[in-house]
Amino acid sequence: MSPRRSSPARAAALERSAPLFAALGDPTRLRLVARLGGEGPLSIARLSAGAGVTRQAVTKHLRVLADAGLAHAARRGRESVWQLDRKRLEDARRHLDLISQQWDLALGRLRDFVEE
Amino acid sequence: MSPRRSSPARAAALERSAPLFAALGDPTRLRLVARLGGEGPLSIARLSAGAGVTRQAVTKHLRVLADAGLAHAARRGRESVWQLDRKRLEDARRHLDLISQQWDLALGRLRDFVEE
DNA sequence: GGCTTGTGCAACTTCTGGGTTGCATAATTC
DNA sequence: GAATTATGCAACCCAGAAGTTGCACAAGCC
Repeated sequence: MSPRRSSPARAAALERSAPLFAALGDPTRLRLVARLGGEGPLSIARLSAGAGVTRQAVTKHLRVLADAGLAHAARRGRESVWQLDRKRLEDARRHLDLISQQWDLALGRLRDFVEE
Repeated sequence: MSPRRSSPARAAALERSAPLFAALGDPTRLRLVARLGGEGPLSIARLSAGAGVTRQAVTKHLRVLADAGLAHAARRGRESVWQLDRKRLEDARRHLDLISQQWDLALGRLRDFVEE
């Protein structure tokens, strides 16, 4: 095995995280994430109260977040309580880190090349 | 002023970062970002070679990245060379950090409440 | 000057995402 | 058991995103 993973492998891993960023890329959804992050687990009804959209819209958004692995629900009586999955959030963060790091390296190589 | 910024201010700041995540939320675009991150500044022609789509499609995507503040171009002769803007990448990362942190706090409060 | 290469602009198609309304149904509460 | 509350499901609308093709044009190369 190579100490530096080959680009294709990394590229594939990165591309797979696109849905994750897409899930975070909607204002309404980001607001839901922020509320879940700030207030803890909440039911759909309570989440809908604050949002400026219909309950069904909220439900759809939650579904998207769930598909991206960012949140999940637990049925409690007649209500379904949603909460965040921190792990995926950190995954996303790590991806951004990776790009930033590579970017530094690339600029370094570029500078070396120019100065040569 | 309050030591802990009020939620509305934070919420607004977070919501403003939605376009940023949206820009990263497309596989083709994420691939462009990865390539720019890994190989350094590249012209549209070179970027189009690797991508599985038309040059015009690539141009559009680059435009989106630029609008999100994630990249910018510099004209060099007849070609326009694109490169990443690391600052915005870190902004995005910081937002994710913030949510994660709040989430920890929220879970802590919840635990305290239950154990009480 | 003539050919090739690298971009920009514009019109057009297609498909998906965000949102809604309407109706059905399971849990609670009184 | 009747009224209320919390959700799920399905059909539908509409705007915008992703991609394409076609044409014009500037910059380099011979």
